[in-house]
Amino acid sequence: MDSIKEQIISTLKDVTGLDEIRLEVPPNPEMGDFAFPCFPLTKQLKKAPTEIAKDIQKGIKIKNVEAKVIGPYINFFIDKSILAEQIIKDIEEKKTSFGCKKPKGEVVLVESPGPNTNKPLHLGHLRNILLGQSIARILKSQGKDVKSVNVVNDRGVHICKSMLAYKMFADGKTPESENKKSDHFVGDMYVEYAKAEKDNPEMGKEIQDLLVKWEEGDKDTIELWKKMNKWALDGFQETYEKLNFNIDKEYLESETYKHGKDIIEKGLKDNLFEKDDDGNIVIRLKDKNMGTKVLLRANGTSVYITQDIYMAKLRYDDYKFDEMIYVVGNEQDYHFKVLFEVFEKLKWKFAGNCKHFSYGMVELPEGKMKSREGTVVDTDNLIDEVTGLAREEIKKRYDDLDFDEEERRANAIAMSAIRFFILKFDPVRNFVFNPKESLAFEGETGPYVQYAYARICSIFRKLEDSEGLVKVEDTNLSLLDTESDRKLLTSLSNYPTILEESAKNLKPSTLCHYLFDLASTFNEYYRDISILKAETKELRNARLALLDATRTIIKSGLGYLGIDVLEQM
RNA sequence: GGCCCUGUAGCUCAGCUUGGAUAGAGCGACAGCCUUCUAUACUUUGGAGAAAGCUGUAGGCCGCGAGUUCGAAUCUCGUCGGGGCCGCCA
Repeated sequence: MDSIKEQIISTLKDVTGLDEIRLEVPPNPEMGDFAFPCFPLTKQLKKAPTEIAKDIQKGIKIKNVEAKVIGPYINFFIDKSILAEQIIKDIEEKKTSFGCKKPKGEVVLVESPGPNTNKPLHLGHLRNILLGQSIARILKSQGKDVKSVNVVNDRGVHICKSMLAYKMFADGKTPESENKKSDHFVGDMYVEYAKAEKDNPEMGKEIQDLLVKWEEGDKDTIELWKKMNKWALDGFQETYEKLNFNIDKEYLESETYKHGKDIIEKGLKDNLFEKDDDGNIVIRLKDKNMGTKVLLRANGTSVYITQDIYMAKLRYDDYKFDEMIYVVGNEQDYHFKVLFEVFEKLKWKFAGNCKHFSYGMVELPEGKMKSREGTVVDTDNLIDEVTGLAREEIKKRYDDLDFDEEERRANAIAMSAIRFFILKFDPVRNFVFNPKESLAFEGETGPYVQYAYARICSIFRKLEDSEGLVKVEDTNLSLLDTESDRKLLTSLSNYPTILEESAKNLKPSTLCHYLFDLASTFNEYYRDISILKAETKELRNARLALLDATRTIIKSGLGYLGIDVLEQM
């Protein structure tokens, strides 16, 4: 396919004398595979674009390609059998790694999701995890060596709140005694605190005292902190496992929060930073419209960005990464702009290779989620709820499935619905999570794409005389010459480009939309073309080869989104 | 006050990086299709009826106003609406 495209381009270069040719894909398949618009030539040739098109067309002769003039465009039609031949064989050979690039040894770190250990993971974290996880997979397909890192905010005021509430109200209860998932238990304490503080504002003072005790290493306080942190982290781990999320390395804030001072102080000596009137060390970025930001307090204690500066260096020492991607919500846009400016000032090697993968907030129909008030959609509950709905759907269709199989399917379908729903939005957008409307299994959803896969599998199951099947290289793929065939083939051939774009723009949503489109193209094919009842066995085999390639791509694409396929739904 | 994101069908969103041929989906509404490779299934030729399926119809000054261009949803400037950020909080 590419080689033919390149032939077209080089021929056009010769004929037009232009250095660069940009081919377009026509709006509908009847107009060919590629098109060359003649508008840009009107000025220099002083002729109407339709005239120019006719002149150029005369000079074009490419094997297996027909050039037609349609108005101001030259449209190229690639011989269908060539198209089918190239794509299907390529997919057959590479399987789900079709579209992947060779590893180049470039190391990319993806940081996600950075939880606080005072409450369970909510919908915002879920979006973070799913985005981070799928972009990591997509980048791997482009040959990057991706490592997943996490930073755990396991110290500070927020943790002390859960701790204080535990001391005051828990009365010896534990997650085990209450039969509660351990991170939820900790989260409940946090909500308890917020409730209590409303009536007793003086509790704020106690929090500060507790924080000081913690920093001084008070034995009881540290013990409680360790206990509650473990509850939180164990709970997170359980959720990560449900999401099939593996972290290569976790950095704990409690171990790093005191570092970074020396870097800032050295920067001050080197005149990269300066002192403000109060004695704080700051970076001034007025020239970049970013104002002034404190990097180290006058009393020598660190602020959040101090830790982030240190953390970056630590990670660079650990991984010597070529690129670092921070998956963090868009409320931190400013923070990261400043952070990267600091890297530049320090002239760190990786300064230009850090990206903030910024994403929008998830809101509820009633407004923003607030964990203090308990108005959050919890990740674990959401997964359970959707799995329940999926189970109902399965029960409607089958009443004789054994329990394990039913669970396996319900789980795969539920996760596909959740993942696809969250990932199909452009990451920069905020979206409103409306439970009733969001958890559908029809339309532009994960299950719709899964269903296309299952339908193809069903055809192969019904194939009784499989001995009539031949290997792809012995299949006469030139028989795939209908409009339906072409549409499906074109869609398949676009897959590598989609992966590339998805990776370049950090947009799993591009892949979602493509997969929906591919599944929909297949469903049209399924309606219009009968496969098992094809006129000849040869034709049947060719169509089967096409569908096999289609299901391979669906499986591959869903894989990057973290969605499992099912042979039967 | 400064900065960032965003405004496309009743609702939810693609498309904008790289300007081009009638602006695309999903949901919802209305009208249909098919029984095949999918669940159930009564009956007299026939009919009923089923989809994580398909088709059609209605629905758009692409927020508004200028500019650049042969050509703007796409680029530039302005303007209005929505969200966010600019703490010695993390």
